[in-house]
Amino acid sequence: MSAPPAHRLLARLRHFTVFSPEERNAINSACGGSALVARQRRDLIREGDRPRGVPLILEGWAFRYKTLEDGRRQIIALHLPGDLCDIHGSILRKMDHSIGALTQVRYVELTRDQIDDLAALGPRVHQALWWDSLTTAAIQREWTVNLGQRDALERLSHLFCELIFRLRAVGMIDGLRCEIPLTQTDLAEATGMTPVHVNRMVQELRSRQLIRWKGREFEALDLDGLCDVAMFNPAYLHLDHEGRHLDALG
Amino acid sequence: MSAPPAHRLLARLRHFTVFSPEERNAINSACGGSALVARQRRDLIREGDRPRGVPLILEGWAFRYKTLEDGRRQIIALHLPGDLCDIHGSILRKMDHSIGALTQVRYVELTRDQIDDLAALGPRVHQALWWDSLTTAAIQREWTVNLGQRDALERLSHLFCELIFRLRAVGMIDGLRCEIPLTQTDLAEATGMTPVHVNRMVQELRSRQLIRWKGREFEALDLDGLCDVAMFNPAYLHLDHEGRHLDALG
DNA sequence: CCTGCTCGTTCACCCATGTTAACGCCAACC
DNA sequence: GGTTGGCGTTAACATGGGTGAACGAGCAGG
Repeated sequence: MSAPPAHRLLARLRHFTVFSPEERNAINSACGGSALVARQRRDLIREGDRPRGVPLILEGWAFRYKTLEDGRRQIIALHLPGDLCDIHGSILRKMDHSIGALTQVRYVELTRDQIDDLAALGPRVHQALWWDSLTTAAIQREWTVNLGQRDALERLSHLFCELIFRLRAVGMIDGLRCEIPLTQTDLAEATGMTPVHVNRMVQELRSRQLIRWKGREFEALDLDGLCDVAMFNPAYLHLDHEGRHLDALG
Repeated sequence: MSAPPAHRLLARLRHFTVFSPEERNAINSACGGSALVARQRRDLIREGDRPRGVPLILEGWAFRYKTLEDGRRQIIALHLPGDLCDIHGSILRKMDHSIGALTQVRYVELTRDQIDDLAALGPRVHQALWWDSLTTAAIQREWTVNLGQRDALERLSHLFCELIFRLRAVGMIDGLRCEIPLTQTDLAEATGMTPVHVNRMVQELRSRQLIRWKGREFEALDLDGLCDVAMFNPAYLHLDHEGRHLDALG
């Protein structure tokens, strides 16, 4: 509760660079505005809206999605605590997709000026913000690969692997256990399959002793095995720091 | 041949803002370095490389792709003349994917300093560069939707529609005719299907009198019809200027 | 003129995944 | 304590798209 507002964000950025205490303070105070709350399954921003500030997720999970005329819906991205949704998105005049709350979400909306002020703190912060949007783009590319080339079991495993690594980067995993507040229908919309087939694949991963999953409690029983099934290579997350993996940073 | 180097880039940016002659000149001279050439089907940059400058495509088509361990390959994005590949990508330490030349490609590599100098010209140029990377990200999201939700015929039609709009934005279309230097195998790798099935879908579009395509010569015989099949909505390209469509700009 | 290559085309077959529909569990609520 | 609704689960069946293989057109090179 009393964690500084940019706690998760800083945890993530730490994988790119090391900030001075002043920089950390500045980032924290920029993010210290009054938090907004989106109720579960409500939208933060809807397609067609004029973008306002940049949402920074403090607590809860959000997701971007796009709906086709005939109702089919694709989840385009998942956002965990510490994620900035679309820095500089306000340059575009209209949202071309929506952002919704998967769980209840606490967030702040950074203004364009706040972002600019942060960037003006110096090259380290400036680059860290760029790093943030570049890694977001890299994740989007990987989702493209996932949907285009992997089969159902691989796609699902890959998504689980990505979530594990991303949750670890913001300190939200306990060993190989974490909370995954997604329904199988959500997974279906994210991986381009039907809920029925997601269920089949979940069963398959369970029977191979790769995962345990009940309610929101998720555990990777064999992360290496899961990565193998998914052909998961975490390089695209760009979480290693100058070649050393973060673990080495203590 | 004697077109200014940033000709296509400026044509595209014009959809976002109107530059002063000074700004245009500055952009042109930044892009006026000696051009590099990549032979057809060679890579400009390979996965694992340290990013160098930002490639700006002057002539020819390039593509980003990623290969899985077992050889499956996904084309992640297509780049036409006037496209900047990955502004600020050099912040990341390693490329997580490759960029290859579909045709012979003439390009320049802008350095980080050149980009920074451009951005320092003023808010209009600065924002235009952001607009560029935001629309690139929007295209990537739409590809995610395409692969996740649309069936084979829709996917292929959607890609054709996108290419038509993007080629139009850089003045590379003559009515509804253009050059598409993609093989059916390329299309297969971009749309996540097999070459055989691409062929079936191409036949289908031909028999519905929606397209004509022979060699590199492509023509949309009925663009509205093609958009309908694809459920194509060009909003994500963000090519309209303050609400007016560019056509109104003359 | 033959050779070899790439690319488009077609066919027969089969499997991964979609579809539709039930059913059961559990928690929220009256 | 019954009712409702969301979610996971299962089953039977249908189909879109993958697979593997063959063939031909066009073109570059010797």
